[in-house]
Amino acid sequence: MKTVKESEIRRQEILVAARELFIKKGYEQTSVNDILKIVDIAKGTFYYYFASKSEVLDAIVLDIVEEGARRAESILIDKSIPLLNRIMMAIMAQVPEFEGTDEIKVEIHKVENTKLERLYLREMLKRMTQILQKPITEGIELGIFHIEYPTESIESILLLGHMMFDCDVFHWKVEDYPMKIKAFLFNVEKLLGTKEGELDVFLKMFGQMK
Amino acid sequence: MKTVKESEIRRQEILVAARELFIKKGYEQTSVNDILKIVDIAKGTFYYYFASKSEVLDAIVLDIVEEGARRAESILIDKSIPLLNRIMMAIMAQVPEFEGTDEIKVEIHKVENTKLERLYLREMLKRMTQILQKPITEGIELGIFHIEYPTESIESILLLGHMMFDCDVFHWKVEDYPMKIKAFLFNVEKLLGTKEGELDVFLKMFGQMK
DNA sequence: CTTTCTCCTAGACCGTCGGTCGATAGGACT
DNA sequence: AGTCCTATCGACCGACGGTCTAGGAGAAAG
Repeated sequence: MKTVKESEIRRQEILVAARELFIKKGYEQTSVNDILKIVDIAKGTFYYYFASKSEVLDAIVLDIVEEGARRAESILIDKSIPLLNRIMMAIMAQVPEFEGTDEIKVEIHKVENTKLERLYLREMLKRMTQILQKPITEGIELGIFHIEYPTESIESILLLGHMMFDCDVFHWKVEDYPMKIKAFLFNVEKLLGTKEGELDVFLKMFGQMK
Repeated sequence: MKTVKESEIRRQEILVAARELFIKKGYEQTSVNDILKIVDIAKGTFYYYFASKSEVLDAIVLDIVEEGARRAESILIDKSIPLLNRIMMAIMAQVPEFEGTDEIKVEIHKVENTKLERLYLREMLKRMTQILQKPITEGIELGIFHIEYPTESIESILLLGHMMFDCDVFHWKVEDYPMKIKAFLFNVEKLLGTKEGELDVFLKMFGQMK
């Protein structure tokens, strides 16, 4: 039987289903047929909306990055919070640990989902480096940060945060996390050139997440 | 027709061919048939030696990591070189830019080779963190480094080095490299807590590579 | 109400993939 | 010459990503 839906709705249905599957099972492990089963459409319909499986992945990655970017921007706008706090919160708002439904939290970085993660990382770095440019420059002017290469420092911090807390690239044990978070904040202080201990406030914020 | 070879030789033939293909074309883009064609064996023979395609990948990754580890260890042993230099050279010896044939140099990080890279990164970090543990501790005792979390600093430096110079995750333009290298060394200084400008010596060493 | 036209849907079909398996050739040893 | 084991072969399998064409739904025109 044939059911007709408005174009944009169908597209979104496919994206939603694919996103859940890609995150839960991994991109390579998800077949187009898996997606078809959930959305309840035929293969022709899928390929009417997307030229390939990887085009769906690209669209999803851009969505995820854009959601993070919007979160970051709305945090950075709020002048009632100290600049340093705003910047750190914007960075932390990129870590999927904090967002999304509970099930996805656990699964997103466990699986061999390297393709999704790499694409995400690339786009996220590009977008967030651009967003953080202005506030960091502001922080330098205010004398909060003491760095010579602001862009590269941002890149490094974003990269470290992602690789350590999203990717599980180090295979850390749960009991090691508190120390790893301390070490991370210590290193971020060095990379930003803040006063020592300036980021200690964020220890408990991180503590809550895991 | 059937040609019989000694077991270990056949295994190595497969590994060599697969390694070149995986690096040149990417893991996913290389089919088992591609490997068979080069080694000139039948599929059954391939699966007689390896249980799966990904088992070949694992073996190759371990090989590459072990080669890097051996390079690092032989550098670290040489007491005639100052400790800081030895450590930096050991880290740099992990960057594939420096090793391998010229063609591979260019291709290794270009392609969508996320699976190989992720596995490599994981194993390299594990192995190199362990190798660098002792020299870094020594450096702290000598007062060259001033850090509270040595293990995590090493992890961060190795990670940054790999992601920036191996993975091309930032899509840097060639003309940006000199500045990126400066910024990287600046940040490594911060992460190690050395005296400022202590790593300037390495600018030209890096400069040669790209 | 009927015709027409376009947008969307369906699913059979294709080539390729990673992986399996039974048959058998090669060489060493009796 | 016969036995045995190991290494080799390639036909075969199901599943995959992707193609193609036939045709149904629904709005617009008569």
